[in-house]
Amino acid sequence: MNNSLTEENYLKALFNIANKNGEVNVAELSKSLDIKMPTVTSMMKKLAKKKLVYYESYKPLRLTEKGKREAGLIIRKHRLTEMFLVDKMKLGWEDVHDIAEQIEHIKSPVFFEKMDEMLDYPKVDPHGSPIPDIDGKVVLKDYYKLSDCQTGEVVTLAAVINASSEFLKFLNTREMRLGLKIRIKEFEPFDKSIVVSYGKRKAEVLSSVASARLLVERES
Amino acid sequence: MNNSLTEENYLKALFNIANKNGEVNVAELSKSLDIKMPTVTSMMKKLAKKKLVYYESYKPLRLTEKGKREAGLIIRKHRLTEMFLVDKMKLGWEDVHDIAEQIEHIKSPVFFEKMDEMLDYPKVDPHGSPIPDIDGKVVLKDYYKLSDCQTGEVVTLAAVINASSEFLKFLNTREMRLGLKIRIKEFEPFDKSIVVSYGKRKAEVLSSVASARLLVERES
DNA sequence: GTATAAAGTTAGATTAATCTAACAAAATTT
DNA sequence: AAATTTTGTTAGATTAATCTAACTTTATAC
Repeated sequence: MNNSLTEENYLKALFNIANKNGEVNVAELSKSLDIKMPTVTSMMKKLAKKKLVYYESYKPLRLTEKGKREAGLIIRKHRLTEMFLVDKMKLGWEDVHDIAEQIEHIKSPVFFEKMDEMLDYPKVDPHGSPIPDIDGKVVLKDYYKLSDCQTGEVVTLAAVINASSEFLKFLNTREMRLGLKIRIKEFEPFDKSIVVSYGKRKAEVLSSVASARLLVERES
Repeated sequence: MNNSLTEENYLKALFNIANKNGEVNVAELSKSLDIKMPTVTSMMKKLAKKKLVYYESYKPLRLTEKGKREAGLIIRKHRLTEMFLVDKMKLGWEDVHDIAEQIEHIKSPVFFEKMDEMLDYPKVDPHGSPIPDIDGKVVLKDYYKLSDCQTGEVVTLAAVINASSEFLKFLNTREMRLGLKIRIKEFEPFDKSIVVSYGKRKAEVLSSVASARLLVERES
């Protein structure tokens, strides 16, 4: 639990990329961090010595339990910070990522405990991503992609996948926020775009690219 | 204005040590940063290339105007952060230095502007040190050391010199805070200790070591 | 005013994190 | 299954920031 800023960034990336089986390629990591493959390989050997990742030549990378915990705690700090910046400091949800990216490396348990307390122990960040608990564990909710829902369904916007600043600004101009109730009015088979209504907007068109990045909760 | 974390720490130390004439020795800097002299020398050459310090072999070090500005802006971020941590996050004035030491390096103008706004543009930090303005300029008030005041005087506690956690805890247990009105009741020539009264405390003894670290405002 | 001490510099080594070039293994294509 | 592409590794160089050892300059003491 005393890793360099650089090591923390590798852990975080491993945690974030880890798909289904939790396996990650050197190439993926390299691309995601914008660091050349040989550098990634040598860092993996280093993290393996610290028992944070399992590393074997030519095999996929995997975080150890220790690695998962430490990565989870960094992401916890990142997401708590994003929530703090939006809720307490009134920054836009499209502006908080880069700041949180820096503050997540602050070493000070009290500081983040205080944040957590002031926010009344939030479970998700401003983009709907779950905040790992104090042991670094994440509970994943089973949301659906809006693009996978059926015509006629009424759903609630719960999270944004790959919440880039550009996409969030796109949502802002359409007055879309988390918690919003959305009715699916039409589905266009040709390009898989959909027409939805919500709030005062009666017929908003969303491309498949956009709707595949919106996660929703179906009516209970 | 794009310096490494390390460079920022040198600039800050130079700014803080700079006494009367603004000159600083390599030895002082070395001691203050706990970095050996040869390392300091080579960093000074580097900062000189960046036009942040004037450097000539065997001569005292001096910040350039550019160096002063950039150092002032880092200290501005440090002190704004301390104020934010105390005022908005309810941390004790003895606990904020180490956190601010990390947050001062965050690159995000908006973040600090927001802090400044939320705090209603404070002029001093929780220890009474002035917060440099947006151009990195500091206005020094002419405070007096409590140890230099006369018996009978009534003064207001305005700032703490060298606000270490230990000293601040010492003040906490004696219920001393900034803004406190203090009457000097006695002066002991032998050890230069003084007896003061304030609030409900009628006769508190302060050693010369303590009273020399308290800065006060005299009655106007 | 010489001797000693303190302050400062130079030279060269070390560590962390990165890179490029060249090679090796695994996966994919034909 | 051989050829090609993609993926991964090794070897060696580079940069920033640090160190120690040895030397030089400036300041202080007697």
